[in-house]
Amino acid sequence: MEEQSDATRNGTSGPPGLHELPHESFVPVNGQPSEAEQYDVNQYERPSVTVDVLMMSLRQRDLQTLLIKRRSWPYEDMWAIPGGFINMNESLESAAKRELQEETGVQDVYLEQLYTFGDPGRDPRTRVITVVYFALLDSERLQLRAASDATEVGWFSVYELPQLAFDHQEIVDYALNRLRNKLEYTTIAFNLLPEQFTLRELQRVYEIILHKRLDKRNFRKKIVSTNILEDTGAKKMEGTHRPARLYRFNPAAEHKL
Amino acid sequence: MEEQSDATRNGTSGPPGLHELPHESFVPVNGQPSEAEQYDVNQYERPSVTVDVLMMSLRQRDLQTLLIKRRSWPYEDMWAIPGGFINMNESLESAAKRELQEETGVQDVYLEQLYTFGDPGRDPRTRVITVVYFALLDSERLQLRAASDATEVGWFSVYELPQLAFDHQEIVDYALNRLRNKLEYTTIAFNLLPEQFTLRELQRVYEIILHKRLDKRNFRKKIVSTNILEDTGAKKMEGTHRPARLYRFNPAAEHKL
DNA sequence: GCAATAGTGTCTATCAGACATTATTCT
DNA sequence: AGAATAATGTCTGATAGACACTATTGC
Repeated sequence: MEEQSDATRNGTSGPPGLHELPHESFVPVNGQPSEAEQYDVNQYERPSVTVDVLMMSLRQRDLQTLLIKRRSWPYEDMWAIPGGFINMNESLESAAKRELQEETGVQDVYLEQLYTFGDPGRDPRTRVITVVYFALLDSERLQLRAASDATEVGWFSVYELPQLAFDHQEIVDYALNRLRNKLEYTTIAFNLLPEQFTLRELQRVYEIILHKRLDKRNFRKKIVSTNILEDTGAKKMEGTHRPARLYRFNPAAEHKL
Repeated sequence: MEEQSDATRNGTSGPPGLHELPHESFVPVNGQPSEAEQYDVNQYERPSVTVDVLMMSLRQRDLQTLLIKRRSWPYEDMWAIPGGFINMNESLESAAKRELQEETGVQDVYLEQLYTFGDPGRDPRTRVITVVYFALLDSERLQLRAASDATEVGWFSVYELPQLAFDHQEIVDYALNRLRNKLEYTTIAFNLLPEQFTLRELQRVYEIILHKRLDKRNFRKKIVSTNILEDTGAKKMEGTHRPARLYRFNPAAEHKL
């Protein structure tokens, strides 16, 4: 931290503060033309910016995340969270959606910005700052596209991950934490279920993510009391036992958990 | 979003995914030397990355934030959140600390990453992605450095801000939201108070941030029950009335609110 | 009738919120 | 005595968690 302060005081090694830059310091890209342009912002070294997308879904009664296998240095043959460079004309969220689309073919899923990781040294090739997004996919729609790409991809239990490249384990930990917290006070869980589901299935979502057993009666009481569920009238029969009611999430009833 | 997908399919306009790049694609900066380096990552256009720091403090019984006045296009003469380019060898957090130090001379304050803003048009000069940090300063230490810099800086009530440059109003809104939420379930509020404080002062912090009156008895009951306060034995006498006990925050008692 | 899961209610402890009076200091 | 703020407790309604039995289906 002290080195950086020095670098800043030294006018030649670091750029001045952006918001203090005089008018002439920039070549406007899509703004009005400026009077003088003696100063090119490109003379400064810039980090690379990537957008990674941590996708999570419930598969085989497990919370799983999609990883891709690296085929080159660094971290050759290790698994990593999918991501890519940001294009100059797309928003961060668009880049995340693009990545999501490329890897899974799925659109319109739950997506939120998770955190930005940018330690120098996290990528040995060059300075890479990664804005990480976090997506939740419902298991049903996901079945469609199994293995499609040339690159090796796979779904892994977040509880039994292989060794991950870069600081990606830290990212998964961060995401899992966020997911668990949001589970308690938002309706985020519904993004992991198909449109219709039983209360038992919803409970299972909570149990898998929180990684603990929940009491059936208390759980149902709590969910039902919020009025966020709509009885579809339909029932789901599987196995040799009493069929379960199918519900649908009603986002209109914005009664928080 | 659709344009970006096109751009991606068009091999010449966008870079390949970072994590899929073959080994030879990079000039290692501080890694092992690679066998072949026909590919220079610098050929791709890169966004600028800045780190902005939204500083908040309690001043004059008000929640205020530090802004600097812009002196050039764009948004000339408007107020903005302080920030600057990131140096290639410093972490995001180090950059935020550097900015904090430059603007206020203060160190060791509460600092957390808030969010990353990166819409393509948010700065008309060039593509700028800003990682925003959020700092809380205690009012007492802050008195020391009043007006020091050449650039015009000022503290403004978050509730009566002037028109802000760029998307900075959105950033303030986001920060205020985060602060309010964290107030309820963390001990973040103590960062806005000096080492010793009265319960009334603590209550005032909550009232100012939540922007509503709180019941004195309920507030004290709740705080005291968490055991996060330590009675210093000292009292604070001001005005012609009964003096108030001075407390100190005890971080050891990690009893969440 | 057996296996298997769906569906349901009560009691208790804890917490949040409404609410008014006494205590201490200075002038 | 009066002004000003500190300090304190009770009641009530809501919520969370522990806990066990009946209902429906297929075989």
